[in-house]
Amino acid sequence: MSMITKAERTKQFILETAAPIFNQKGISGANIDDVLAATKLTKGCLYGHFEGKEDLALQVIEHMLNANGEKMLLTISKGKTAKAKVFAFLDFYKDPLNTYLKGGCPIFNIAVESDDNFPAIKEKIAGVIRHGQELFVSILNQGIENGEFSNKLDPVVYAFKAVAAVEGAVVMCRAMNTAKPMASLLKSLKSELEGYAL
Amino acid sequence: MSMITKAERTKQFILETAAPIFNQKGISGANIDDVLAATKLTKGCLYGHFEGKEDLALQVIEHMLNANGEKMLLTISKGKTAKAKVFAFLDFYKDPLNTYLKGGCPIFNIAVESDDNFPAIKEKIAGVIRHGQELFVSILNQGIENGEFSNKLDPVVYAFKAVAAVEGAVVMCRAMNTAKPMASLLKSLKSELEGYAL
DNA sequence: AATTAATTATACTTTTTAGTATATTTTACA
DNA sequence: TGTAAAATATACTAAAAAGTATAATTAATT
Repeated sequence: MSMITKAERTKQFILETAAPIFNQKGISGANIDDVLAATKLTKGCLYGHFEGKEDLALQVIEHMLNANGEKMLLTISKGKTAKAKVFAFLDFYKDPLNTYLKGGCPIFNIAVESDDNFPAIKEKIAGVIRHGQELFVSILNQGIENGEFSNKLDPVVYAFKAVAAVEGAVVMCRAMNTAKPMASLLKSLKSELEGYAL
Repeated sequence: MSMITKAERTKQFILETAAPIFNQKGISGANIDDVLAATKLTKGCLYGHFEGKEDLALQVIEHMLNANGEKMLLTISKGKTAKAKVFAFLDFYKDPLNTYLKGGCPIFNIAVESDDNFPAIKEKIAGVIRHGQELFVSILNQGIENGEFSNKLDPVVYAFKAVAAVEGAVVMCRAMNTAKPMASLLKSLKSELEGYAL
């Protein structure tokens, strides 16, 4: 006797199945029939769980962002030192061609599509990015406080640079179909941080 | 009596007017009616110049990429030294909220949408990125050869890092609606390069 | 200036996709 | 095992977007 109802499980299943579709095709590119084909459900069923495409898209995006955040937190939490946490984050997309969610980083994919078209989603993404930056900065600050890093390190600048570079690299690597430049970028970002080690 | 026919001018006008639409809404999101409304032309006219939406999208993208490349080259060519050229490139997107072409960097926008969906366009983008990297690397190499930079500078690594970071920053700044982090990123990337100055 | 070719405007058809209605079957679980 | 919830099948309608046909107009060439 699971506490979770069948309906809830089905809805979750739809969200999980639709996630890679929306991540790869985008909000405008994805369509209901794609989702029906992938889930092998029928319209009646899908519209029983979601009001329409807009509602589905919104909930799929929320689901992707939550899953991404959890996975990221889990990855980072495995690092014991501040440096280890940062390195764990950097390595998150070390293989940009095989992302855990097919189609690359959902944050960036959605950011690019929503910035001119879907203001509500854009706001959500902005929050996710800001929150991630705050987390990154707090990790670096802890590293400074506990003597891992020199106080010459500017956490805000490094956090932004690292995320921008890694995310940019994901897109570039995927377009060029090679993970190679990502490897040297990560090396460079790591040694840049190690330049502030005490 | 201009050497250019009316038809050619009209086609050019369509491409220029459609560019920001495709750059903002994406290939899947943009539609023919948007282009007709913006150009104030009619279907008969548009279909006289393009086979259909696919053909239009392809030519619009080609036009955007060519225009972007020319503008970039012009910007870079204004720098006399290798350092000045690199700085000029870095400053190209210093105001990510007001890009010369509405909607951000077309290379990145198209890259994100095409990587899973439009293999032909993805290939084109890959070529543009590779070509840009080669140019960047050759500028850095010249800087090393003419004694501007130490040979400890790895041109391939720096070129990739700089482009990835700037492009990633464009997306992040646009999502968060602020150009501020871009300013400190550019400062950081510039001082990183100056660390190799002789 | 007349003729022909190029271009444009109007009105239409087709296709695609979203969304609805409802009777029927299946499944969960109390 | 009975009942209510969930899912399916079938058959629609509606809306949006793409694409076509053709008449009218405009521009180029003689």
